[in-house]
Amino acid sequence: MTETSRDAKRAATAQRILQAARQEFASRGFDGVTIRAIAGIAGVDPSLVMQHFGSKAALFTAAVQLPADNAQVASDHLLEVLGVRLDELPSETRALVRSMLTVPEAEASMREYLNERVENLTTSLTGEDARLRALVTVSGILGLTIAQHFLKLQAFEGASRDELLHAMRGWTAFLSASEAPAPESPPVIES
Amino acid sequence: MTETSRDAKRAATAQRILQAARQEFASRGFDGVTIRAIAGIAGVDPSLVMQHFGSKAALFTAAVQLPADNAQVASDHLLEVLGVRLDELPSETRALVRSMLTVPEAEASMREYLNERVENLTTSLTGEDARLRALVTVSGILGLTIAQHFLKLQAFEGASRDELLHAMRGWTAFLSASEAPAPESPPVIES
DNA sequence: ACTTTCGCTCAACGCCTGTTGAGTAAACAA
DNA sequence: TTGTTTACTCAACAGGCGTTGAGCGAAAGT
Repeated sequence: MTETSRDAKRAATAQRILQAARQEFASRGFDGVTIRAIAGIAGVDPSLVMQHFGSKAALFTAAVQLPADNAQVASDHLLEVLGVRLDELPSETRALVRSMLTVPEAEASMREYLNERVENLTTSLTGEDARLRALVTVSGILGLTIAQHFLKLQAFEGASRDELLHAMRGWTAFLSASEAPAPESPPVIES
Repeated sequence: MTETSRDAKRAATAQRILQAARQEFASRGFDGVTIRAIAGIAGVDPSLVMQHFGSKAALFTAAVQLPADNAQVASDHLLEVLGVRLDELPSETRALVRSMLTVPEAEASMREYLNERVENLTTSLTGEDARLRALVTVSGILGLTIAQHFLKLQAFEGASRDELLHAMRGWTAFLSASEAPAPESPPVIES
């Protein structure tokens, strides 16, 4: 850091900006973030951010780009293979998910990603309605991710990692059967 | 509409503004919407919006207030009792969900709502991990709602209402069993 | 050493935003 | 018909935003 070439220093500054951008986009969303705030965190003038990334939208695109080894979460456990993350999400992912309901580009990116996951999972399943069961599964994982990492629902507190995995394991059981036994009279639900 | 008292006309205008606000908030989110745009749709001056609702934030709060009979979706079907909506969502709901990841007030409102649903469902379930299974279920419904109505995942296209309900029925089967049979070797999933 | 390159800061522009206060014309009360 | 209330419009302000272009000082090239 003390003895670097000019190019290296510039690249390091770009990384500092990118990291600040990810942090801000992840916790406040695209519209809630100002270039001035990002520059402030990176310890840099706002105009430098433009010189590096061209525009706020381009910076967002760069900040949201997932590392290629994202799908390489090595694990023999079904849920983790499906992409369930019980630990903290990487900031790129948090930034993308945070803005997926309000920024068209993020929405498109998320749709593309999830469509691909549905198709991938479909080819691994058997049965007539494999695609729909894959859809339900992928959607469910999305819901769990949002409920845990963004809405922080109360029921997640105090639940150990193992307890969560155990509860979810039952949930994915129906994946193996093309026709899960639906109870004639559904479980007791009132009003 | 032709012969109304002054108060009635004012109330009607307020409703027109509120409806325009819901429509805009539902499709663009809080930050993406301007008071001028809402006023334009309602055919009214922007300042009148302020006179009626006080501020943009207050207008959003009013626009997002769910009708009290929201939970009264009468149906003997488990999934619909759980809140699954296969038809179009009411614009109040769309507006609230749309902003729940970017607007702290919407996030809090959504968290409160879902926390309540989890607790309600928990009391209707049996078994040790009832609360966690309720959590997984409610989260799953949230994910389905987002995937269908906001991200519009491809797999939803061409799927009939009955097919969807059938696929989801298997998904909720584990609700009745406190311990769902987890396959010793999980279903074939590659990489 | 002298010149060029360039990473970075400074100051500012133009635009759009939420919000405000004064003014107008029509509905009401007398 | 008079005077008052009021639903609504008009014009504007203050602030924050993304973005730009000129300039500075240090490193790189020769």
